[in-house]
Amino acid sequence: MTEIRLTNTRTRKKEAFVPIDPANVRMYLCGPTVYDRAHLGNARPVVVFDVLFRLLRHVYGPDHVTYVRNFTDVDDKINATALARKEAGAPGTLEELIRARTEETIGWYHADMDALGALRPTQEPRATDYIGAMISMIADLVEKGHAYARDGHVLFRVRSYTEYGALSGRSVDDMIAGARVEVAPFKEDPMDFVLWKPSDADLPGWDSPWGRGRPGWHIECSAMSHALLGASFDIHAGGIDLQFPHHENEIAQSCCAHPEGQFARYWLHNEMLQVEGKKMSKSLGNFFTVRDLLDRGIPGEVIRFVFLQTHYGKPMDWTAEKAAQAEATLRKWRALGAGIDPAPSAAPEVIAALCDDLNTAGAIAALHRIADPAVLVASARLLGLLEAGMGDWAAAPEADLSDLAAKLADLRVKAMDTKDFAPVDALKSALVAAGVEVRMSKAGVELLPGPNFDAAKLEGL
RNA sequence: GGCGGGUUGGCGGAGAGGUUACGCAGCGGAUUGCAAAUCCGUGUAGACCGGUUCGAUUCCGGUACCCGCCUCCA
Repeated sequence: MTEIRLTNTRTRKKEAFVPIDPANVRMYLCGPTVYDRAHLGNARPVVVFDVLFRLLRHVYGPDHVTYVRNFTDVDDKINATALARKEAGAPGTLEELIRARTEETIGWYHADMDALGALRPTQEPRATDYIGAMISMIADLVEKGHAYARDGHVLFRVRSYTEYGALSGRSVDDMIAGARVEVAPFKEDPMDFVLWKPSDADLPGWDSPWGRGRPGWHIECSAMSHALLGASFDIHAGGIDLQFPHHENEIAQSCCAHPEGQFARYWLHNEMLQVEGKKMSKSLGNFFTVRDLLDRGIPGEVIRFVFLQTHYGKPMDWTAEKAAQAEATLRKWRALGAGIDPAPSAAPEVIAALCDDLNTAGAIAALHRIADPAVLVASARLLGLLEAGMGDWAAAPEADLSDLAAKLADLRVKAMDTKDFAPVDALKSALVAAGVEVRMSKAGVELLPGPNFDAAKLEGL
């Protein structure tokens, strides 16, 4: 059995990956809050852990991996959008408008992530479908003394979980010293976080033992991962910015509610995507969406390639230059592999690189060294590149240039005699300006439409 | 203030305690009427200062700078 090694944030070490049950390897990735188009930063964990999903399927078999990625469809930004639509006169109840907004956003998300070549997870639970499970879990935490109700809120009692802070390497006292926590009168301790909060008439809400309200953000991942993957599962992944407080809180909730389980055994965190050296973030306002790039003509496969050129554990700067280089490389490889059946298996160097903590940059380096196109295609596909369904963008434009080729050849033959090459060069320049690649050799003239081919510029030649 | 990550040749970016990373660009050559494409060849890299070692860019310690988390965020 191929050994996969992964950097486990929980232990801060690169460890051999040993699944609880090789017949059902289980992975959970924190998914998007569906209030708007996914920005480019949202796409990094999707692509990175898609490669992990593919690798796990390769090693354990396609039917032996369960990959869960949630949709957070309870969120104040969604509520705000729906409320704004309602106030603008949109028909339907607030709940219906919220549903419509999240349905719309999920559709966008799927389209955008599909364009990046990400496989759909095995399951994509929506938070609103698990409210009952969350309420039960919260009630259980209250029962066990790990949570308390105050004024319609339910709060997790951080001091009741001695391991709190282990994942992110901080202590409760240090964090309080940092004094960046929301102080609220109903909290026993400033670090306590919300499991349930009351909803007024303008907000979506569900009936609960604590009145009509809605869940806090962290509880959904604990409830859904437990429902779909059990009290112990293999991998929990997400962006490094979720390490604290989101994942810390998930661990606290899950381990206190299900002390019989271990929750997630391997924690994987990807570093942030940057743009011009800064993190892409909503508060900085420097973010753009995946759709923005796709609309600008940058193929999803190119975005994917750029992502995978940097190890997931390092910050990655998005630049136009990288995209251009990636596009050139992919064009070359696609031309090389056109019409070729992939080899039965990927190159061992590529598999070895991926098994070494998902070294996608190393894997791409190995791809450059593969001489056999069939092996190249098979190996690239393990990374989700050179897939059959993604390559239309790289196909040469259809054009019949045989008349022009004949004309150029004729001019050239004449020029050989007269030694006046000006007419040949004039036609050649015009062709190049129209995006045609001109190849002249002793054997003859060949014209190939290139990436920037523009048939309109050929008129009159 | 607390916690964490980073710093490699013109650019991007890996691995390995001692031998060419790789890609792109550049340069030289083959080829071409000239080019393009292709092929061949080509790099004075490892932030700084110490330490361990026969030997460190690779391990350890410190310094500087950059970045992230601690607040919605992937």
